Amino acid sequence: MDPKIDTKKQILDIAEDLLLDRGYNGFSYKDISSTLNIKNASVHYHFPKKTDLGVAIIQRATKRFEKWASFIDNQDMRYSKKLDEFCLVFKKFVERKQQICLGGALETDFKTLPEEMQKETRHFISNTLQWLENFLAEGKAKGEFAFPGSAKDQALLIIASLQGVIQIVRVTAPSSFDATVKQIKRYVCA
Amino acid sequence: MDPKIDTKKQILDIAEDLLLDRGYNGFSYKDISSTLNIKNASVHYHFPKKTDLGVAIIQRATKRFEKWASFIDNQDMRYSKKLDEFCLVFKKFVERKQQICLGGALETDFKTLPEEMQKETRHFISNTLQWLENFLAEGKAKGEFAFPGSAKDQALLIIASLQGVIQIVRVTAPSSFDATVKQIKRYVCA
DNA sequence: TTGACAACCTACCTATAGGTAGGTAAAAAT
DNA sequence: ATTTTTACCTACCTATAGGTAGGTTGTCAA
Repeated sequence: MDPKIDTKKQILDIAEDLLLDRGYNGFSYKDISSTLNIKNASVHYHFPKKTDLGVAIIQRATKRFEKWASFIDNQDMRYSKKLDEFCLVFKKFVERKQQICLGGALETDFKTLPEEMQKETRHFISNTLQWLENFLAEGKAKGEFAFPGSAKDQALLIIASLQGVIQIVRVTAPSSFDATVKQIKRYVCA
Repeated sequence: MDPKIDTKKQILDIAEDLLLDRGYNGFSYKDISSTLNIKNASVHYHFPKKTDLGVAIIQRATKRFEKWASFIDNQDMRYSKKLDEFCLVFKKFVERKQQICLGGALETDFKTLPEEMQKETRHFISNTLQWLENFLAEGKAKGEFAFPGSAKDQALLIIASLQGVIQIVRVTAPSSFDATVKQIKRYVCA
């Protein structure tokens, strides 16, 4: 068809979209192929097994977050503003048809996931948690944050609440998200 | 077989267990029937459609929570201790083979759920949120709690973080749960 | 003692999921 | 110019999910 369409990337995009929308067990190769107007076998050509597709989604997201993190790390910006940026990553899921975050989707389906996907999931989560922990510790050291307890515990609380509220939004209202961010910031910012 | 075994209740128990373990799209009638050593059609006898089963699980959980709440409301106990009890409800999921909470499981699969289940889910969640909001407001009025912002926002933050951390525990460690509860209590208790 | 009903059963059925084998047409490499 | 490779395709396949029709058996009430 069209000369330079990267089908593989499009498959990944659609699959990721479906994953965040319906969970790993809530979509099929057919959902992908019909959206792209190609055949089921073509999807299998790019990603032989669903596991391959799942692993690719997580690995891409891991890289994307690393890029995002190193960009933010190098910005000259108040820590409070950077925290806003972090929350914005989650808010974008809400805005984009009330999706949930990748971590939450994968953890919920965790016990049904193939081992390779479980491994990538652990990596993705610990990566994110570690970044936030370091970030919070730095902010506290510089006097811009003033939370009690360890940076590790605080990172956990923040990610857990963002991940949780993004899911709750589906049954309440999108405004719940902002309410939770507001509440988090009250506790964290000096 | 045995004279007074309530098969219907056993089906509900197993289905709820599977739901919290693998999500609504992660289990089938076969998982239930094989566990109980009965035939697939027998499960359909008690719950004609999977939707009926799903609705029954949520309705039972809603009643269970209402019973729990009215019991706690009538206890002569410090608010801080009552909050512990609330967190304990969630902790039990972690202890019982790292399951997630019903709300989280349903919200994650929300877009794939039949409308009747979506309705029951909304009811279940708003019920829980409302109770916690009232409870927090009372505790604050009595001077036992001292959080900033509205009781509503605080209720949301607490439920979101418990729901979130219960999921995160699957890829980190059960101790994450206690760390988050500790952090929450630091913020809420006077 | 009979008939109604409850709680199972056997024996199907259709749709979908995930996946494979092998063919084709165009583009890129040799 | 011809071979290889890439990116698709058609045409299957097996297993499972969810569900239905209708039969059997045991219990209980009239």
